[in-house]
Amino acid sequence: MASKERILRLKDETRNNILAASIDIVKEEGWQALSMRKIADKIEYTAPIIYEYFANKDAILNELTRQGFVKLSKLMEQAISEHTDPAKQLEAMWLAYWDFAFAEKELYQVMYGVEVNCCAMQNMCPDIQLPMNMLWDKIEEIIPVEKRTEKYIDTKYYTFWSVVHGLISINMTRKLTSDELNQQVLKDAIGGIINSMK
Amino acid sequence: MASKERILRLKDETRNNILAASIDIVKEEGWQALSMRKIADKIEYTAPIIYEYFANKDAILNELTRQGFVKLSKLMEQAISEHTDPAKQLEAMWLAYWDFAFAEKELYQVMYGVEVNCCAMQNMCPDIQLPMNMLWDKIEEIIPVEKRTEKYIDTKYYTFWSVVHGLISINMTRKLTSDELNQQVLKDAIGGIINSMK
DNA sequence: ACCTTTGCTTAACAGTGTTAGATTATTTAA
DNA sequence: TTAAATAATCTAACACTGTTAAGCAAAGGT
Repeated sequence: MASKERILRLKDETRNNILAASIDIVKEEGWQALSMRKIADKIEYTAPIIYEYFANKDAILNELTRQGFVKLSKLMEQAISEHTDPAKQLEAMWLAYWDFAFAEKELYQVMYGVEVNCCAMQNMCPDIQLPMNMLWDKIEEIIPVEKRTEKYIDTKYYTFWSVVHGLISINMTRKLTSDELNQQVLKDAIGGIINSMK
Repeated sequence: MASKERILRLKDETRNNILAASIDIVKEEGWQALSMRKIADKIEYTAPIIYEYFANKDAILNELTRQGFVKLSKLMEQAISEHTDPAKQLEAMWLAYWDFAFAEKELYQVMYGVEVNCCAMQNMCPDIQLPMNMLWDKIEEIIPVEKRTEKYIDTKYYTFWSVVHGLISINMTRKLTSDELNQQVLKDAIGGIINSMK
């Protein structure tokens, strides 16, 4: 009778081992290098037994994704508990979100579909910096001379870029926002930042 | 003599064919399905000849990325030319950026490392919506009752999320922003949006 | 006519996710 | 204790992947 439970506990343990081995590999070599056989090696089994615990490789990623969201929500609860003012709470929640993204970088990547492929971006041809330079210059042009420091321009530049790119990626990975809502967010944000510069 | 040029023109043509076949495949089946053999099939060659034109698969992606940035910068130049007021120009540039992202979705994905893997996100367990629901609720709490419509909450919610997630992905894909600049952008943006709600 | 270069293909290697079949070990029943 | 049944695990294979080496066949130059 009790041996049944022990066996179930063992099964649960190897299931966890599979997940732990997976993030280990990803932390060492990146998502691209994660393979069923490498996972099997790490848990000292052969590849096919993984399919007794997960339907396929995607199911492993899905479970890691799920655990990531659970972790994140716990960190947010903690952030709430450390303040009483709702505005402060909200700020702390977003900062917790930010910290989580870098503390659990690999989880964040799979949760929100952030690739890190383009490694040779820096030393590539200057074409790839063209659009961003154009934006930077135009922002510089708008900012009144008395405020026009490099740091200030950088701040505005990244604020613009973040909100636009963020909204785009959210739209591309999940498809739930309506067109009008997108336009609302976009115009509001852009207009808001432009006004804040004057 | 002239035949040399014809041959060079032909080589250039197949090079372009490789790139065109690649985006064709990606548009039909997604980045994940792009393979050297499929490209070869489409241009009616065998896989190894692709290596006469590109060092490897990554080189193809890099070239598509480069072309994407060139395309984007041209659209931005056009956006500039359609206005005279610098603020209007900047707004038009960001809107061009936005339009480009969806008109050339596949290019944008490879340019900025946006994955679309997580297909079964919607019908997955509710855990993945937990953190976002917490944020939504807290935002609702802060907004004064007279403004508190669902549309308004949604707008603020997505503005927050966009700017934070956008800044995170920018940091993860290119690593050039400093910590202080990140904190500056983050605190400014969050504070700004919170103030705009009151 | 021969030699060299070019264009292209076939074959192969090592790796990937995944499945079927065989093998071994463990539990259950008589 | 032995026999049957069940569970746990592995080997082998399939159809792919990116990439490279060897070979063939046609074209160009001398």
